[in-house]
Amino acid sequence: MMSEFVCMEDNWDLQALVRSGSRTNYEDFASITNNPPSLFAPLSFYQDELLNFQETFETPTDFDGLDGLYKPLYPVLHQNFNSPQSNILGTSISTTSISVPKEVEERQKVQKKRPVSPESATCADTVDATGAAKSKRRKNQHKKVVQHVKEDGLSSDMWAWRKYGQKPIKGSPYPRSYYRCSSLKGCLARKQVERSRTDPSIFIITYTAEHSHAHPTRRSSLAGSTRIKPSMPKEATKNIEPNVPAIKDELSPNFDRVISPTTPSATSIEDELVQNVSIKNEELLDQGQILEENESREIAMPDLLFSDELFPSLEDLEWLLLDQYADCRSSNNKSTSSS
DNA sequence: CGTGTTTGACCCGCGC
DNA sequence: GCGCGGGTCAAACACG
Repeated sequence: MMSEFVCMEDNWDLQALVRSGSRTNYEDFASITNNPPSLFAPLSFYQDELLNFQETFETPTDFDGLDGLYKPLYPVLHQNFNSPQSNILGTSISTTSISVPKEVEERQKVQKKRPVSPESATCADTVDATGAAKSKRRKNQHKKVVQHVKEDGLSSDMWAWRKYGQKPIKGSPYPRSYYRCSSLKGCLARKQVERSRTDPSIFIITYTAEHSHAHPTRRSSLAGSTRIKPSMPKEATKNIEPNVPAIKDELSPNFDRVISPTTPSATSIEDELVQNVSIKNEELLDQGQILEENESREIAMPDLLFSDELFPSLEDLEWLLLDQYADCRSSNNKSTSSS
């Protein structure tokens, strides 16, 4: 019993999987056994991968890979992502859609010992007029989407998830972590992450229910903490090598931990977006293509990003990436033609 | 102060 | 009915 938990602690830290924004070296598989990368790869990761395109694809018209690049950005919203064998830059993601149409009789019993508060009522809970929740959360009827993701393909989605539980799974040395969408209060979306017991390099991500909102709207998150990196339990903290230079986490391909208390405050993917838009703006400013009235954009973007109305469309993101992809290709052509 | 993780306890479905 | 296993809750704590 005890050894099992110790084993889990030593093996991996699921929280690191779902945290957004930690900069990790996604090619460093050796360290992943102990340090799985973030499920939310920062945009820089995609940019890095874009840079690899010039080596990966023969022609500029090969956008299949680009398509694969975009897919992880909106896995739930876009059904295309559910197509089997989506390939993300060498990372095979097999997606299985499992419908669970099981009819469950509505339980009328009010929870006795721990009544469910209205705000904590889960996807399968119902709240009556008095505000008392009637739990029927077992045997979830919602559609399940199961993804088998290799460690380098854990950059699955850009939803904000909040961990609400972790359980050891019988027969598996690895625990299963439970996440709920934190983008919007009351969102029904759930997510389970566990490492495959047969192939530890594979992570099984199970999405349950659907988001009740169009896209991450994280105003509430922004309003408060900017904390991105996970908190570290005291026990785990003990094992962290002290005074590890922050840059080690950023650059070294063989750093000991992907996420550690010494990791600099990582930026969220949204922050990455903001940064990149800002960088883009600076470039355009250099070219005299942006008027002064747009200078406030950098400050305004965070709000815009998470606005229901003004969240940058996927097309915008697409253009951003396409832009950079085009830049990569053009620079590559120049270098190849000159050499 | 708001948001996040951790973790023990609780709840519930299911098989025996 | 009972026990097991999985899913969830919520208090405590961490963090910025």
